[in-house]
Amino acid sequence: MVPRRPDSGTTDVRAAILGAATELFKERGVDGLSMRQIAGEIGYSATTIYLHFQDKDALMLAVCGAGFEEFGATLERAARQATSPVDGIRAAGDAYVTFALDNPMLYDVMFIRPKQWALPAPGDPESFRGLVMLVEAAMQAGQLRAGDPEEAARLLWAGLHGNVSLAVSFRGQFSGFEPDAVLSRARALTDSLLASLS
Amino acid sequence: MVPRRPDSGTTDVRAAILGAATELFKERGVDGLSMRQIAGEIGYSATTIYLHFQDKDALMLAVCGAGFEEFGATLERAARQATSPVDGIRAAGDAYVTFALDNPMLYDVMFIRPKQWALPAPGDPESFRGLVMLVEAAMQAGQLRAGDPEEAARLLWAGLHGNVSLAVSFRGQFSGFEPDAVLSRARALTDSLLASLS
DNA sequence: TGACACACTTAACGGCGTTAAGTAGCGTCA
DNA sequence: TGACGCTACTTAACGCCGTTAAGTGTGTCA
Repeated sequence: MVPRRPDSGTTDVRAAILGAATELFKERGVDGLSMRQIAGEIGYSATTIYLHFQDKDALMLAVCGAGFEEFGATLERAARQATSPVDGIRAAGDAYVTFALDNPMLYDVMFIRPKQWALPAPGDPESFRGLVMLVEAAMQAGQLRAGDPEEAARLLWAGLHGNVSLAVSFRGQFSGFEPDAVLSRARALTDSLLASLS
Repeated sequence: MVPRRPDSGTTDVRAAILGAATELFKERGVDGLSMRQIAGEIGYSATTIYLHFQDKDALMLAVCGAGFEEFGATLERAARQATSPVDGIRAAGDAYVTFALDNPMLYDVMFIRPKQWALPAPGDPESFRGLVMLVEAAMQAGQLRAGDPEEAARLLWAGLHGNVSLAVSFRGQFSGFEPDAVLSRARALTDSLLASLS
């Protein structure tokens, strides 16, 4: 009852590994999946993976890399489509929450239990720079009171992250953290902070 | 060079295990410590632990139990010593942040990657009830606008948790999350939320 | 003296990530 | 044709992990 290998010809084993690993990652997260499981899923032995990836970290980075970039791009797009810096902050906040709730395992490795291998990704410091720049723009446009844009960005980020991370970490175990509730709470938090920063 | 056992007489092996486990837990966290390490630390074999604790989860609960209770008691004390419900919210918030930063591994198992075994502890839903009651009191005293006290409590909690959990998860890797900065940011967040709730 | 219980040990199981060594099949070239 | 070597894969193994089963030595009590 061993699963068959994807039909051959120009079979790309690397792609098969990535596919199986991605599926398992989305279901179980980085600590809930093993090299032997991934390999078994596509009918290879675990050591075959090491012919294509240096180690589990490298494989996980390959699995998450596209997601990291998509995350950054989603935030950027949301901010760019807005009609003012403060609107951009709100739009990016919405996108942040939505993306995190849609990709909980990805959010987990980026921000909840950040992994070494996930740090070179655009998820972490780079997206934060984007938020800082939005805040700076809002200050220059007079929409927010002049002040330390980094600190203001940290306030906004902390608000979003707290809300989202509780939702992700306690999925289904804690009432009041259903996706809709989380999104509207994030908006309330952001509004409150923007009000006190303006 | 095997470590000596604690001197005998009425040696309490259980206490020795708990001591070693607690020390390792504080340093390395729950996933960074092994049954063999704990046992080695006090000169016993790993299986001896199973004569005193059912499994690793039970041992970890025993290690953290006192901390869970201390956490709840600290919040309660802070709130009780305040002179008004809103002051109580602020004081409990300060206590929450300080306790979390002082006990990062404990905070980790309670709220960042909540473990099954940590749920029966007072850390999680019970402390939240306390916050809800504070908010209710503040609403009845007219310090906060009437509304859903649970949702207001979730807002406040999310703000605190976001700030604290980023500090704990990214310890030293991210600037702006030094203890002092985290505490003052938590106050700013709480103030902002209280303002928008009043 | 012998039976039993207690406190502890070693050996082992199946899992993990990872490395070393082996093997089957193929293309090439004498 | 047959020996070589390369490629792609395998099995075996290492040292970890949590956990269980079985063995061992010592003290007590009849």
